Amino acid sequence: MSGEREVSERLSMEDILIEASLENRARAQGIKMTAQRAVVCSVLDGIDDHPDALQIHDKARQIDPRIALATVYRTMRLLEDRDLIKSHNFGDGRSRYEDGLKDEHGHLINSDTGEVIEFHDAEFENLKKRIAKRLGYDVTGHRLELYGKPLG
Amino acid sequence: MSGEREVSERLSMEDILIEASLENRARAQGIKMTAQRAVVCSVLDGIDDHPDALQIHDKARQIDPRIALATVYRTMRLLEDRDLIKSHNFGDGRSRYEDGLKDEHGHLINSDTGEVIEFHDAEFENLKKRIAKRLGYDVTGHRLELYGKPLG
DNA sequence: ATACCTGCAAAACCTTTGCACAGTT
DNA sequence: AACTGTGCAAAGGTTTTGCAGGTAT
Repeated sequence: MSGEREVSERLSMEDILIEASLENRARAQGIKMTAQRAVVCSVLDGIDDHPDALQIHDKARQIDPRIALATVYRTMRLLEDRDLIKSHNFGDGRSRYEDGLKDEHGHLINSDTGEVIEFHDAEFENLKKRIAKRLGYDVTGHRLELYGKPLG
Repeated sequence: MSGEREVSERLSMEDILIEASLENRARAQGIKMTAQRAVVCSVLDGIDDHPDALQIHDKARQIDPRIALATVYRTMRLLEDRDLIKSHNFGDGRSRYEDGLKDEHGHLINSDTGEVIEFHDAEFENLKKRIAKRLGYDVTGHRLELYGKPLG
């Protein structure tokens, strides 16, 4: 999704992890990196999208045809438990996954086509904290989807 | 959920429909009201919650034991197509339903307990329109979930 | 050797559908 | 009679799991 960036000695460990591949971030979290998991991670790194398990499996099999769908699901659960990816439900039956280190953002779904557009909004980031506080809570995350149709 | 309110002749047709039971609103939409559908509607009217299909089916069978789960699903789809109810996905596999005439609102989910708290926020209603417009869209709906933990 | 991971197939789970029958107009 | 709605059971789609074999430490 983003080009490689030279790692200078000025970067903190945290910076390095944020810039690192999903595979390396998973390693940094202590996840044992098997060949299959590395393939799944590389597939996720190569997609700037919201793929479902089947799409991930298909791409993974292009790299290593022996990977089982069950392994994809098991890996997704592992990564999600460590907050390395997030899973979404956009209304159809299946789960769709995306990188968990992206800034928190919203999704605008085109009701006509199903196309998903990501957006970020600072005002909303602020607002959600105020809403939660009003209700006596501390926000740990959000899920914001707008459904709409293209203007005239 | 709310007590009965006397219907004065000053209320418009729209007011009456908003105050009416789900069953009557469905009738007003031209849906043929069978015994089973009436039972399902009454169950939905009696719950101020976000039940899934199985919970609705259970309550419905307490009133009429012959109602099939398939009928519940078929009725939910019918009501959803007419925008009389809305369906949500809170992360587990199943769909959960709620009255569609409630003001659009958000859900705050307690990450510890799974408890769902509804909230309404005028500022957000405003903000979502501006966000969509910025992206070239007209909002037709939204889904807003905040996840959080109770304050200290 | 021990512990964990994987593939495969079967199971589990939620939801939809085919079909024959019942209910209504 | 035509039409629609229903119950039941079967099928569908997605995700999980049991188990036997594989891999790594």
